[in-house]
Amino acid sequence: MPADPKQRRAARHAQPPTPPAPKTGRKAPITVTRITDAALEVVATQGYDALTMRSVAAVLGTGPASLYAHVVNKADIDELIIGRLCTELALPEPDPARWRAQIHDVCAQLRDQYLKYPGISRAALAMVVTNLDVLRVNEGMLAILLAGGIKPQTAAWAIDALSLYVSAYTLEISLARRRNPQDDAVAIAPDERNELVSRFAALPPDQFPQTRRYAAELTSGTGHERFDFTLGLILDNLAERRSSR
Amino acid sequence: MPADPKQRRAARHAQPPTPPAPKTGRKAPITVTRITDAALEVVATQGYDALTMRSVAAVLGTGPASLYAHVVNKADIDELIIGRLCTELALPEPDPARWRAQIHDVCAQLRDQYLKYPGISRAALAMVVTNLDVLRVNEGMLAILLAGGIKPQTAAWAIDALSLYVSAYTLEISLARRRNPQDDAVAIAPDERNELVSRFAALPPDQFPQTRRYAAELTSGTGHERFDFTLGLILDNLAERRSSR
DNA sequence: CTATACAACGAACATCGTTCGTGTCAACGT
DNA sequence: ACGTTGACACGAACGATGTTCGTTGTATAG
Repeated sequence: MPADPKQRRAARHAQPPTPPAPKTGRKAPITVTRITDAALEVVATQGYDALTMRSVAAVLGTGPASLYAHVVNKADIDELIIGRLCTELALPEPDPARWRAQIHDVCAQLRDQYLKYPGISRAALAMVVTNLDVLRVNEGMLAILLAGGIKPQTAAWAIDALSLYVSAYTLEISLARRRNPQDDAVAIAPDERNELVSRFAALPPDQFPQTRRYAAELTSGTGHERFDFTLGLILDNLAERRSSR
Repeated sequence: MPADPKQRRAARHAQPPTPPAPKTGRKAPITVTRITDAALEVVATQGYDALTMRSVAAVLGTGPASLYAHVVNKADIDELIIGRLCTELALPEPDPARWRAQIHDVCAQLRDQYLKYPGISRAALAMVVTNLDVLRVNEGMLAILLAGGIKPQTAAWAIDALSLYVSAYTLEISLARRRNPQDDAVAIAPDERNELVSRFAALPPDQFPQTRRYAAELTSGTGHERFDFTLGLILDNLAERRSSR
């Protein structure tokens, strides 16, 4: 057990991290696991902006300095919570006949996890892709696409595109929800949509003819229609290129 | 001329902002334009993380408090610089025969603007879409897609997907560059790629067979190959759906 | 010439991430 | 059985951030 937390992080990046002996020390010692739990609790209840060293420490009933014995950075905490999120994902056994549905399902799981923790995708976008748990998800998606007969290069780039889109999409939704916290709906809140439409309608007609005309389309997208649409765009085309080239 | 900067922002959101009388006040008064220039200079030279109220004020040779007479927030400055970036984009006259190339070109312009100001896409991802200059770009892209015969609903959602992807892609590249600042290459730095490949190779073979086998593909993508690939995925499929449905 | 309005500023506040030095308690060696 | 050791936890503090308050200077209106 290295005392240096940097070595701990390096160890976490390496092989299976030896599910670290949950021996119940007499009175609640601070562990990396408890820090991760506390951080996720903060994000789930107050959003990612409220995730500070102090708020995490407060959940654990201590001060911020106590965390630095187990964690290098705040960035380290970000990595921990994203890793935990990825752990929760269920990766299916690749089925060549159902690769499209399987990939969509994994992306939807990731999307819902991100949405459960508002704003957390900002951490995902800023993270290094070397985390083991994240790599596990990438491996799972790669396996699905390869089983579907997609060329390795295409599959690799498609996974990158999908990951980026899921993060950006959920970030956008989380921001919109923060503006109208009362709606837990998935898409744009009705009143916010009305405000948007009226603002579009108030634009100068000579400069914004199309935006005015199609304000309804621009603000539409109930449920995850927009999400499904974009995933469909990408996946359909992967299928196209499966045999050709 | 309202004294309240909030009213100024509201005014900026409204009609053509009356190219605001560049009368050269005798000795360099602080204006919104100069603040925007200073902010962009800071981001271009030191990156988005260095964009603070104090750094902007320092470029203007004053203290942070002086900015709040012209600007509501730091978020307001973010909005200003993103708006300025969008102003620089050249929107072509829609040509039904070349809609695909035209959209690709606009996205590439946006990408290069974002890359000129490292990390600035974080501001773009966190921004409201009500800014006039941003709406102008949206209008331009919408016009191109509609001229290409694409269904309005499809066009609207595709623009959303494209914008999100460009922001996320450039953010990822900016972060990678900050890790290896000496390379101004567009893709993954050679040494970083080697490090990535070797790290992939060191993964446990039973859990990461595909990642190990296709490490080369996963880390490939010189130039903007990855970018062009994803845009192609989306655009090709738009063409598909142009006539059908 | 005086009064008024407003841009500009210095100082300060609250909060953030992070570090330093000290305490404190359990396990170990002799 | 006792003293030592060492890792862990913590309080206090530092620098930096966004933002606000009250004052100062100056240019224009009366």
